[in-house]
This record gives sequence, C-alpha cells and structure tokens, in this order.
Amino acid sequence: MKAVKYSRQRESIKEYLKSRTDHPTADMIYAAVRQIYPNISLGTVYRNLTLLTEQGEIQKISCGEGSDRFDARMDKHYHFICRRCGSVMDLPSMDMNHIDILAGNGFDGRIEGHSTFFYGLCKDCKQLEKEGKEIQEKRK
Amino acid sequence: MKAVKYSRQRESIKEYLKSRTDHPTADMIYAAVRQIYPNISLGTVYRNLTLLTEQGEIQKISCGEGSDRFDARMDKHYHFICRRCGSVMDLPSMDMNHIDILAGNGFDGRIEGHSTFFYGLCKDCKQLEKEGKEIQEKRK
DNA sequence: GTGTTTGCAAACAATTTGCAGAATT
DNA sequence: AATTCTGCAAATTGTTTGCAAACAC
Repeated sequence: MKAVKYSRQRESIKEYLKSRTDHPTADMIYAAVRQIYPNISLGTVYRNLTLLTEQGEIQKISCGEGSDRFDARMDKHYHFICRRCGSVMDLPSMDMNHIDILAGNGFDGRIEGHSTFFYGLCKDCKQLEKEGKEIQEKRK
Repeated sequence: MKAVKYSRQRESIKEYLKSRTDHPTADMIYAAVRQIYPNISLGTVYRNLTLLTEQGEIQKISCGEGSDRFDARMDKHYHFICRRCGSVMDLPSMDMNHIDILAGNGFDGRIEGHSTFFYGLCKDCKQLEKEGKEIQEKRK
C-alpha cells in the first residue's frame, strides 16, 4: 500500500551517513545536508532517518544519553561510547550470541536478543586524561 | 560544599521504589507518591530521582524507548524488556564481565564497562501470542 | 493524475530550571 | 540564621505531526 518514491534529500542523507563513521545525530546530519540543500528542514531529516531505519538501510543507536545517533553500517557490530568526550565508535566485530543463552537461564520468558554498548575512555581521552588536559566534548 | 538535607518527599519516593520490582517511570512514581503527598510536584520527583541516582541509592534505566525507569535494586543484575507489553523485569543474576575483555580485543581505548538489556517475550506474552490474544500494554 | 515527499510551523513528550516561600539543620 | 528543598510554571531538548505546495511516477 505504501510505495516509496525517490527523493534527492533522502539520497543525500543516506550518502552522507555512508561517508561517516562517527554515528552522527539527526542534528549533525541536518547541518551537513543543508550545505547541499539549504532549504531542507529538520523534520524531513527525521522523517527520512525513520524511513531508512524501517527499511533496514541504516540503524538507529539509542545510547540513553542525549540524542539518538545513526549508523549506515548494517553488519552486526557493537558500539563504544567515551565517557569523557562522548564520541561513539565501532568496535571490532565479535560474537556475543551466547549471552542470550546465559540470560535465559532461570528466566521464564523468551529471550530474542540484546542491546549492548560499552563505555570507557577512547584512545585520545586515555592519553589526555593522563596529561590532565581539558575535556574536549565531541558529542552534541 | 553540598549538604543533603532530609525531606519526607524524597523518603517517600525511595520507600515506594523499594517496594516495587517493576521499574516504574518518574510519572508512575509521581502518581504513587501523590497518594501520600497530594501537593508534590513532578519536578520534585525528578529532582529527587536524580539526586538519589547520583548518591548511588537507586539506579536509572535508560532503555531507549520511552521514559527512563528507576530501580532500587543496587546489586549487579540485568534487565529484560518485553517487546509486546513493554514491561521491564529483572533477570537472574549472572556474570558477564568477560565481554569487556572481548570488546577490548583490537580496540585501542580503555573499556571500563558495558550497559546491556535483553528483549523478547515475557512469560505472559509468550502465552498470549500463542493464543493470538490482543496486546496488553503494561508500559506507559 | 495519483500518491508521496517536502518545508514550515506548531505540537508533543520527557525532563530541567528559576524563583519565592517552606522545611531542615 | 543559614542552607536546602519544595511547588509551581515556564523553559528546554529531542522528536513528531498537520498541512498546502512541490515532486516522482
């Protein structure tokens, strides 16, 4: 019932997201795409991010704090969030399917999956903290 | 510099939370405590939940979808969220410290911990889905 | 032409905050 | 008396939505 039609705005959003590995927020994507389509609205960005997520072309990362982030990488991987600068980065791929079994032990429902993110200090912040440097917020 | 003074409202919030295992939202707590202190405001509830969380007396559960939830259980345990009714429940305690090591392999930052929740169908919804019954939203 | 998408602004939900007065120490 | 906490309302943040015009098929 719902046909999806082409739109240059959506294409631009997708392209931008594919070019990044820093998992931008809707706002960051808005700012970037506005360089090309100055009249695009934040509502359009949100609508397209939702649509693309529903179609399995991108994924939404809800990390609790702050705005949601988006990722064009669709292979299974986990995310790391730096507690100091707030940046979100990909971790090398690893298999953690076994934790669903673990969690199912002694639980009477059906475990279908999990959502996990890791936190700590990214490489840069590890170094900066050692030097007692100031915090550089990379997160919005 | 910041002394914490007693308040009956905060005590009531803490008491209520200790009596529950369903991880209520700020709104649910507000509704409950209002039975005892009809003039309490939602702002006060939020302020106290934040304070209690900072003091390590309770914990906040951000599960991505919808409002944050709160938990008075402070021993390490994981949460399960039913994708059908939205209820949040505790899982039997288990040790998953090893996944931090796993995640650290090939990553140049420092992993300090993780945040995980499991999802699927709770016992009741597993049964109801089998019978083709209607969804009973338990979540706000 | 019909149906989908857009820009804009207004609406919304969850949470936070400023302030004057009340409660705690 | 000094400081912290409260109720209230207004402000903020992140996101969604209604609508008429523009665009895709």
